[in-house]
Amino acid sequence: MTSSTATAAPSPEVGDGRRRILEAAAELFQVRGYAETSTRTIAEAVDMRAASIYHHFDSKDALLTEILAIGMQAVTDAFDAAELATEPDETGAQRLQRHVTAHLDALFGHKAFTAAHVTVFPFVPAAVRVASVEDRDRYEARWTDLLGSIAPELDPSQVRVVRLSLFGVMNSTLDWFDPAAEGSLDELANAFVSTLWSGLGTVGGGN
Amino acid sequence: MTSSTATAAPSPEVGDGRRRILEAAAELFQVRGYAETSTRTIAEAVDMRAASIYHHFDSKDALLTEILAIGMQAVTDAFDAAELATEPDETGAQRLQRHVTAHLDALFGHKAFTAAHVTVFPFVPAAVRVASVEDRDRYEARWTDLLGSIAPELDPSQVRVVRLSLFGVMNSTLDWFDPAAEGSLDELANAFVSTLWSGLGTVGGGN
DNA sequence: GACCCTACCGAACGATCGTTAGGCAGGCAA
DNA sequence: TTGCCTGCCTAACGATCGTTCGGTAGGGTC
Repeated sequence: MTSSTATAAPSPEVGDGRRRILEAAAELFQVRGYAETSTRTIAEAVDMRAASIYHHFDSKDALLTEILAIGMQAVTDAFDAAELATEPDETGAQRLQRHVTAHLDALFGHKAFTAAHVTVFPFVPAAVRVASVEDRDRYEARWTDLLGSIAPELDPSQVRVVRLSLFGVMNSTLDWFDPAAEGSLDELANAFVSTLWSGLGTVGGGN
Repeated sequence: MTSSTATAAPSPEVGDGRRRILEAAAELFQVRGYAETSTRTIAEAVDMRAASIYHHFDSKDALLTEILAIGMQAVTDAFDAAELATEPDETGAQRLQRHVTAHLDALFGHKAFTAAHVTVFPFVPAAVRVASVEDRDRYEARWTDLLGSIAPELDPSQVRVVRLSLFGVMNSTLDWFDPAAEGSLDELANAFVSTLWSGLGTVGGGN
């Protein structure tokens, strides 16, 4: 209809189809699961046919692999940005809270892509898993270093328990926290870190 | 070969096939996922053919429904047993730790059945989900009452956050804790509760 | 021996899956 | 005008899925 070249194009832009497939597939994988989502269902969500997906991706597995990579990129970038914002005189709790906030922001800011790592990752084909495990190991190592740095009194096995427990809490929020309805992620991060640091006994009475 | 009637039967006992299918299916669902596990794979694990499963269960969905019910029964029974062990002069932290231990004991004691609720539940067919949601709601209500009872200074929305966070930590242990290699679940429960109550700052220094 | 019940099997059904082959429309370059 | 490239299509392939049908072997009961 409108065909002026100066205004933003209302029709599909170049490379738009590929991005739309990625987002629709990530959303469907998160809600229904990987094996439960067919290529025809993905295509239907973007008003295409299943065969068209194969113009943009080699296979359904390759599509999932890219979705997982995008999710890891989001949390990794968020971690690095939080690290750069470190100030010399801040406390360990402050630094930890900035990273928890960054992780939660990345989780919910790219929810479909990050949630794929939490929900469907255990069941993805082995070939897809090995393609993502390197990214995941790198991210875990960042947290291991961080926690060891701000809590040097913990031995490595304790750091591991704290890290995995913290991941358990943070990642579980994808299932039950709604940033639009329940408040800011920063407040949630503050609740997590202050509880982890000082305990419910003091937090519950103080707030 | 051996056909004596007095000794324990080396051949399959009555009702044995059904139980073996349940356990094999639960294990496969946990490791591979529900949609990724075919009835033929389940049958192979118990040295049968796929058709034989339908002698014991109406459908693959019915098999999953029963597995989920067994898992919920395990954690519910554990909760009730822990509740009965309440002593009049114990602290809130002691009572909480007994329930955390009970939950972890049930999780790992019937791992394949309880893990199904954590890993495959989000993706199970809607009909199966509604069959389990009542059991799950009842168990959640038990924990809501418990936490509200031992931390009366928290308002309902805070209780909800604490409950869901605690579930996030406890259920995540299925992915990374190995009771056989890493120590007792009681110690893990103690670490969780003491951290939740008093914070890492005191725990880390004291231990 | 006749009968039945439990536990299992072989074979097949229709549906759905991921994927491929080949074609067509439109935009852009020469 | 010709030719190519991008983006999407229809149609179909073989594989695998959950499930059903019609059996059969064996043990217990009368």
